[in-house]
Order: sequence, then structure tokens, then C-alpha cells
Amino acid sequence: MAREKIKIRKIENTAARQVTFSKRRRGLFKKAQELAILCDVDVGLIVFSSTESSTTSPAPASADAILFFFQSMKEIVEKYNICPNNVRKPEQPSLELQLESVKHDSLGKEIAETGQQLKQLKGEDIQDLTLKELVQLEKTLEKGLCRVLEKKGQKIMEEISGLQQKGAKLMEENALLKQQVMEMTKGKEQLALPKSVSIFHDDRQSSGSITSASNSGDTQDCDDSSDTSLKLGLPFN
Amino acid sequence: MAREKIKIRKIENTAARQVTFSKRRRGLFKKAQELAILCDVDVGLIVFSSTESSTTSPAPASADAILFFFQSMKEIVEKYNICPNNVRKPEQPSLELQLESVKHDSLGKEIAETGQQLKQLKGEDIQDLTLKELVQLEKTLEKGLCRVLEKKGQKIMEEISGLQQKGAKLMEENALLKQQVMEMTKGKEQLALPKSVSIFHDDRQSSGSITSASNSGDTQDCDDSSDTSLKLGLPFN
DNA sequence: GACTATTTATAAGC
DNA sequence: CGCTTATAAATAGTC
Repeated sequence: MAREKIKIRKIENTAARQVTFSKRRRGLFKKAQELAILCDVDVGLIVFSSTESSTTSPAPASADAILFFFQSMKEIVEKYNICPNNVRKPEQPSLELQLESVKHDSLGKEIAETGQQLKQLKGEDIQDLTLKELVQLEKTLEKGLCRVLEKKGQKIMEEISGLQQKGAKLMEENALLKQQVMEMTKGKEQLALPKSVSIFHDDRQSSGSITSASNSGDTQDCDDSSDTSLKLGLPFN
Repeated sequence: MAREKIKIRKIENTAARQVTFSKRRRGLFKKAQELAILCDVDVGLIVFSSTESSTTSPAPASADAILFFFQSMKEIVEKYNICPNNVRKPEQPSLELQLESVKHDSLGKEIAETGQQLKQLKGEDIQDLTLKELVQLEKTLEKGLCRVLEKKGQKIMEEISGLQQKGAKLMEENALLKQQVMEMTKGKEQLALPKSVSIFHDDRQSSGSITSASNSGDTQDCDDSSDTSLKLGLPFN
């Protein structure tokens, strides 16, 4: 749709196909999301791509994501399709059954459970835990708290140290300036000078600002060789 | 993308939303098909539309279609040798997930953030947090710990209470049995009985098990749906 | 990836 | 819904 019109048929040139794939996939996902938001509907989109990536390809996260996709889809279907039983033919495997095979993937659970874990660490949703589990949770929390406290102490010490240094420097500067003033006033004897004023000319951001640790590092390995992409159901908004 | 630029947010006007839905859905499917053909990949797209079609919900004929969609998806997934088996063999044509696309949409982001949060609550990956963030983390942890401890105490009390009850009951039984024995021995004068032996016959699982609460309640609001369109995997060509 | 010239998609209006 | 049109987006080719 640009420079030149193209016919909708398989792009034979591999490189070109790959490029077009990236571009169009991005566009497709964008459109899908827009539709979902604009019209307040659920949209599921999944794009598989077999990159003949020759050798190694442990395909790590794909299983998780696909599982997640299916689970999301199932939720959506259930949400909309309350009585699919009426229509489903007895001989057809139920949605539940079909998902079973996918569901059994061990790693997939992790994603689903992460949220739960997070909640529990925050002390939510712990109603049904056993005593043993609670104790474990407590341990984890204590450990985490311990580390955080340690790190906090470290940060505080750093800050204090920084402030002390800064203070010392300013004191020094102060003394120097005072001396200069003294010498100057010695010359022009009768020029009254209010005591200690405007000697600390700190025009920059005041002490408070500790370099706010760069947290920019958004280190996400962008594996753009991209094989399979998918987007899950709602709610985009 | 026309006459006037619009913001990507839910279109409140129902009629307009419906119109846009139709138009954009058509466009989306077209693009999906183009991508599939041009790049020779598998694409699955499903769009749910909740038309609040008032009354009857005669179990959408879409149920079959949805089922078909899942079936197709499953086949595709299997074709790429992903999920069915937990373990992936390196030599199999792999399907690598494109994390980027997932991360780009809100759900993906949420997952990523959740994982990070979880880690941080465990005290990992906190190197680059600011003091403020650390304090916040500490608060969260303390709060969580507090709740967990509270719940733990509760559980312990329950357990103790249960044990006490059990003990009391057994004591009672014990006493009763003793009396019976006494009465019996009163008859057969000379039958010695070792004190307190084997009266607590506790054969069941011991104290540890607290009923692990059922969490079934799967309340689903039954909103009838219709107008669901979907497109299944390949091959578009 | 970034940059255009074009092609497409589409928001409003009928 | 379908048609029309002005305009916003997507994108094929290129660097």
C-alpha cells in the first residue's frame, strides 16, 4: 500500500517477506486493539510464524504465552457463551476437554499463579491457605522485608554520606568566602554587611535530590526474530 | 482515519459504535488474511461482540463456530509442536513467541510488571530502586506480613481449639470407658488393668489437616451474546 | 529502523 | 447496511 501496489500472494523473497511480516503484524495488532477499545469488544488474535531458524531454538516462552492465549480465549468464550451446551454435539469434545491438553503444560501455570502469589504476598486471598502455607508465606515475606530493609539502610547511609560530604564542602566554601569578605571589608572599612547573608548561594537543586537512581534500564531482550505472536482477549481498555 | 481524527477510546454513541465495529472488523479480517497470505503464516482471529440483543438468548449458533475455532487453533498449535508435550525437542520446528507483541499490549505489560513486583517483594531485583520506592516496598511487605501473621495466629488458635475439643472429647470418652472398666472389673474382681493405656485410639489423620476450603464459586453473569464473528487459523490461501 | 510516495482504511454524511 | 468523499493510517520500496 505504498510506493507500489502489490498483489496479495505469498511474497517469495524471504527477506522481504520477513520485513513485511513484521510491519503488517504490528499493524494488525494495533488495529485489533483499536477495534477492541473503540467498540468495547473482546478480540483474540494469534499469529504463528515458522521461522525456519535452523538450529537451536529452545522456544522458551511460547508455550506459556500460547497457553495464556487459550485460557484467555476460554474465559471469553465462557463469558459470552453461557449455554453452549445446547448447541454442542455430544460427540464433540468440550471446550474444557480440548483445553485440557494445553492446560497440562506445567510452565503455563506459573503465569496464572504469579498473580495469586503476588496477592498473597500482599496479604490478600490468604483465607484458604493452610497453616503450613502461611508459615512459608511468612518466611518469604520476612526474607523479602529483610532484604529491603538492608537495601534501605544502605541507601540511607549513602544519602547521609552524600549530604555530609556536601555539607563539608559548603562549610569549607563558606569559610573561604567569609575570609574573602573579611579581607574586602578590611579595605572599605565602613561598609556595613549584614551578618551571614547570601553566602550560601545555592542556586542548584537543593540538597534533597539524590540522583534518583536510574531506573530507566528497560532491559527486555527484544527477541525480534519473532516467531509467533499473539494477542489475547480482552479487555484492551 | 478519515474526515476527522478520532481518539482511541470507547465510542459512547451506540449506533456509531456499531457502525465503526462493522467497518473495522471487516478491515481487521481483511488485514489478517492478507498477512496470512503474504507472509505464509497462520493467523487466528476471533472477535466477540456483545450485542445486548435484549431478551432471548437462544444459545448462539456461534458456539459451534467457536468450538471450531478452538479446534483449528489446537491443530495449529500441535502442528508447531508446542504444547501437547511439556518438553520441547530442540530439533522440532519451533515456534518462538514474540514477546514484544505481548509486552506491547496492556495485558502483556501487566504480566511483566507483576513478575517484577513479585520479585521485588521477595527482595530480588531491588538494586535500582530509589529510597522512596524501597520505603513503599517495605510498607507493602510489612502490611502483608502483618496480615499473614494475623491469619496464622487465627489458624493456630483454630487448631488449638480443635485439639482441645478433641482432647476434651477423648477425656470424656476415657472417663466413660474407665468407669465401664471399673464396673466390669467390679464383677470380675481380680483383673488388673494398667493405668491409662490405649484409650486414645487415634487412628485418623492427625491434627495437621485443616479443611482446605472449597473455592468453587464460579459466578458468571449470563449475558447473552450474539453477533460473534471469527476466523480460524489457516490456511487462508 | 527511518523516510516518503502511495495505497488503504475509514469517519462522516446520505 | 451500502455508497461517497475527504482525510488519517498503513505500508512498499528504498536507504
